[in-house]
Amino acid sequence: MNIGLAAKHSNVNAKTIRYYESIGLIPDASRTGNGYRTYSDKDVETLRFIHHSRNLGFSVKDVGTLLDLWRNQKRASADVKALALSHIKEVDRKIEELRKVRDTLTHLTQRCHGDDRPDCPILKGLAGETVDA
Amino acid sequence: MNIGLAAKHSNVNAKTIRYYESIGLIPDASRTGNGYRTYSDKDVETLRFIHHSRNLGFSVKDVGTLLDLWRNQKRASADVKALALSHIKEVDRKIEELRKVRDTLTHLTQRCHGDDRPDCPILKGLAGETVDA
DNA sequence: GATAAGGGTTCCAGAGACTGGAAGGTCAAC
DNA sequence: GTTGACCTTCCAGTCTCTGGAACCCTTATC
Repeated sequence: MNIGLAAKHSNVNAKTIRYYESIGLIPDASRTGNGYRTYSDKDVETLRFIHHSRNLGFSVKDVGTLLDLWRNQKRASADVKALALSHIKEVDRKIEELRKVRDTLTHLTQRCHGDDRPDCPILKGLAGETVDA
Repeated sequence: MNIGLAAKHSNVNAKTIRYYESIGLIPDASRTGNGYRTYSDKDVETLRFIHHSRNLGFSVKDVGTLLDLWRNQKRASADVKALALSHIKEVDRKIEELRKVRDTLTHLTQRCHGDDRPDCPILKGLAGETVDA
């Protein structure tokens, strides 16, 4: 199948597929006589794997590692698990950070009248002034 | 003061200060005879405002808007609040997304033995297979 | 006076992960 | 034969810095 169909079936943009090829995440696609890239069902499967991995927040580099492990029949599941656990830790860190951000923002906005007066605890907070409860 | 000291006092990297100047987030600094940029305490205050805003996840563009509002004595606090609320919404969206990601990853890793055997529910999950409880 | 350390300056390139656009070739249908 | 939907390549832009090279200025020390 052509790149457009592969894109449709895998939910990976055609442009992105070419990009993945250019950075070596996937091997160069074979070409038909007219120079068009062709993809097999197996290629689409790979693209789907990539799509899922990216959706779960793995970096493209990590996806490369996961692809290697996926293709390697002699892999140890411990290697995969280690990568996943370290990623979970990172996700947790990000969630915690965002939670703090949200709490601060909520605190500030709750104290802001939000009318046509210029007094604004949000700006004061950003400027570094303490905004009391 | 020179850029290094301004950086120290504001917690904004000297390189980043120059970058902010280059994109017009802050006005061009005045220069001493030798061509060095000079900063006043007020400039440092502005940099701190920027630092706090960026820490709370506002985009540089939004920080520009916030700076305008901050400097404008006739602003309406409603404008600031609207920006902040919309940002909170975005942060909430991200937290929710990350929580889903973490749940999926946790589900998969809990089912992975993580030993030297190749069988791995994580890879199966990424490939699209259903991984049952 | 030479030199070294520790500032500062500019400009260019790279990061990550795409995405958009221009300029053009190909193919199937009408 | 022309339209429209594909495909191709290559370059530039997004966003927010950060690193590095090559160079200048100031001050202190030998």
